[in-house]
Amino acid sequence: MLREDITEAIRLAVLEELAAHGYGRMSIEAVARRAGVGKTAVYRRWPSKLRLVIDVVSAVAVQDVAIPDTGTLRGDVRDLLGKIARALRDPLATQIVPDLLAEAARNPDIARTLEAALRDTQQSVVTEVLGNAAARGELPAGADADLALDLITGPLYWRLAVARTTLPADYLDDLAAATTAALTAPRTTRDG
Amino acid sequence: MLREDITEAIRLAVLEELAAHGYGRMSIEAVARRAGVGKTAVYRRWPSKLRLVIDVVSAVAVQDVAIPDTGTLRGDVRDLLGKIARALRDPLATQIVPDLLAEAARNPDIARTLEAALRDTQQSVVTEVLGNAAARGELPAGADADLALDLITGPLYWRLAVARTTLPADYLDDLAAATTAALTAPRTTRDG
DNA sequence: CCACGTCGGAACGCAACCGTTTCGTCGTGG
DNA sequence: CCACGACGAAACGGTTGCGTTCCGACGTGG
Repeated sequence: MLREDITEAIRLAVLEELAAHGYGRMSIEAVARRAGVGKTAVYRRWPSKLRLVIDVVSAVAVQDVAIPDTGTLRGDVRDLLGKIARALRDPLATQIVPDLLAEAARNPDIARTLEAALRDTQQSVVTEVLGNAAARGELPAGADADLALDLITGPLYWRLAVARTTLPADYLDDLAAATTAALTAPRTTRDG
Repeated sequence: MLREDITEAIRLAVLEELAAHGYGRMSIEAVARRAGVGKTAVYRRWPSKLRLVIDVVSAVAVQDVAIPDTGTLRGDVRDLLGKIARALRDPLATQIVPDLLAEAARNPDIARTLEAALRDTQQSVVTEVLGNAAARGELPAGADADLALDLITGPLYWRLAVARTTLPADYLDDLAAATTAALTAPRTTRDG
């Protein structure tokens, strides 16, 4: 029977090593060292660094997002932005996510894991929020959920994970207003 | 006299190694191997991997962006989005940029280099475009250039460098329309 | 109470890379 | 035409990590 406390210590050590050195430089030896555990304990559980990381990341990322229902599109968008900002402000996430995304460009297994963890959950939430707005008449039906996700997630991700600057007061409110305007803007020629 | 053709071969090899393996896994030995060059030739030019990468990236990134002047805010935004999309579609850039951004979270030197290369040049362009729009009366004066940059760059970066999905036809047009709406949206309570 | 399996620790042989040094070759500037 | 310096190649000793194996200690389930 594998000891669960040790498994958990290894999982935590993996996250810390990922944040500190990135996937490329992360070594099993360093993970075991940080967890205060023999290398044997790690290899007894996972066959490779890739499987180890995929398992740990999957375990962390399964938190599903509650669908906001504030009664207005702008309120829902503001709610989503707040949740995304909180998630991206977690120091561990801010270090690890960009690193794994970069690694995903080379590694289909990691790409698939992140695809499932990041995009799919968000996609359904956005679709729901757009649907509610359409039902209230705030949006024409059949809005582009892919574009909407880009509009909602992109600016905040850029700001917090890429540029890494702090958020001024009212930033999220301003961004929610701007994003809502973007979502309600009429499409271009082809279907209008 | 250092031979310039060899310097150039090393620079190219660095970009290719960065794309293939990332900064963390990139080794001087592999760079020299790929360039068909002795390790000595590399160490004669740069003292460390960090300096090497910073020099190479700086050299590549100095391309300054022409400021669009189409006569409308939406036209200018569309023009910028096209340029950003073209830059982000370059396979080398798409592999290297996210990787270096992740590394920048751990390495102040790289962070500073990218800050100068990416954000500063874009910042001035956005400020100019907003100024022109304000002069035409399309925008209230004193718009938030930081927020504007996030709105313009974020969704495309998310789409092309993070989610890495292809762009549907008319995507850039739709995005330009949405982004323009976002830029012209009124701010929130504090100054309105 | 005993046997099994996990534990940490240490060592294995192997590979990659570090940054430096030495060597003989080549080509170019003075 | 000659000396200087950059060139590629090879080897240096040292470090780190790989994945595996063996060990004695511990503790828990049967």
